Amino acid sequence: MKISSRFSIAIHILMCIDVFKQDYKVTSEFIASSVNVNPVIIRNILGQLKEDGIVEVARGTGGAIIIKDYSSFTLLDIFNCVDSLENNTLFGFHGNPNPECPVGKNIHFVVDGYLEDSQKALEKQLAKTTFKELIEKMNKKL
Amino acid sequence: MKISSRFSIAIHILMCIDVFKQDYKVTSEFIASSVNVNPVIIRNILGQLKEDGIVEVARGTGGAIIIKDYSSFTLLDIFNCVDSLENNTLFGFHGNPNPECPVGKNIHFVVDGYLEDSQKALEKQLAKTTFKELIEKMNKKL
DNA sequence: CACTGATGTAATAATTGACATTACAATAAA
DNA sequence: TTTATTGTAATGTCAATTATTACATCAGTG
Repeated sequence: MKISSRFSIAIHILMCIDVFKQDYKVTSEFIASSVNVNPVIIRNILGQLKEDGIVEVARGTGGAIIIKDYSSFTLLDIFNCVDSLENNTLFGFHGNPNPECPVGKNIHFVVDGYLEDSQKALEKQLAKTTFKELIEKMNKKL
Repeated sequence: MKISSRFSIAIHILMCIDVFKQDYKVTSEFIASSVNVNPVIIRNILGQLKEDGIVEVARGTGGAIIIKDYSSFTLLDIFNCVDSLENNTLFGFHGNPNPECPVGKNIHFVVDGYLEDSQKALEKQLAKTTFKELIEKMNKKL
């Protein structure tokens, strides 16, 4: 089991937009050839990034730009933006524990809090890295 | 996307074994009726818990017991035991970023470390809760 | 104003993984 | 030998992910 690659693709998209913004019109086709997936995938994810006010996409004329300040959003924002989780819940849980059984009746009460804490630890760490940091690391490498 | 319910089922199984150990022979069928899934699912997960030395399962005669000290294993051990993740990697990554593109070529270098750190934060939190704690919380509730 | 190159989105298919279920050989005690 | 149970293979079903085709919509340009 894995978190969908929509997340890594979203990161890749944003980096492409920034890196090539001077020299190219960064279209879904252009990005798709760097990510190596179908342009429609890129358009869908760009659509979500747009809904969250991270990018602006030029309909008709084409091309995308980042409109949010680079230090004001993090990996967590990107992660949440592309709906990486259903119901914002990381851990799946078997559907119908038997309520006639003392364990089945109370398993959620006992376990849920620990799972939530663990998910929060993940989110907290994701929130530590701003997009600015990512871009700086990329630029240093280039 | 969610982490498989195998994890929550494994926790449920272990709690059943402990709670009913005095009064019943805790078979896969017995556990299955509390978890509300097919007994074969229980047997498979019990098999993994056995491989990791957490339980012992009596073949032929039937029934499972916990053989590992309750304070010596944590939610993380259970999580890893049931192969909740493929390749021990939480985050999926799109398969073939274009190596001709500067972004595609370096995206892994830039991003991987942050994703690993986030996964580690999750694991660290899971490792904080021992099975002993879980059982105590359950017993208090009963 | 028609043309061109994009985006937005729906529809469909292919692939994969999760979970359920049936079946049965192997086992261990009574 | 009988009985209850485990271990495991085989099969089926369902949902989610990703890929792909198609096309209406849009916004500049000649």
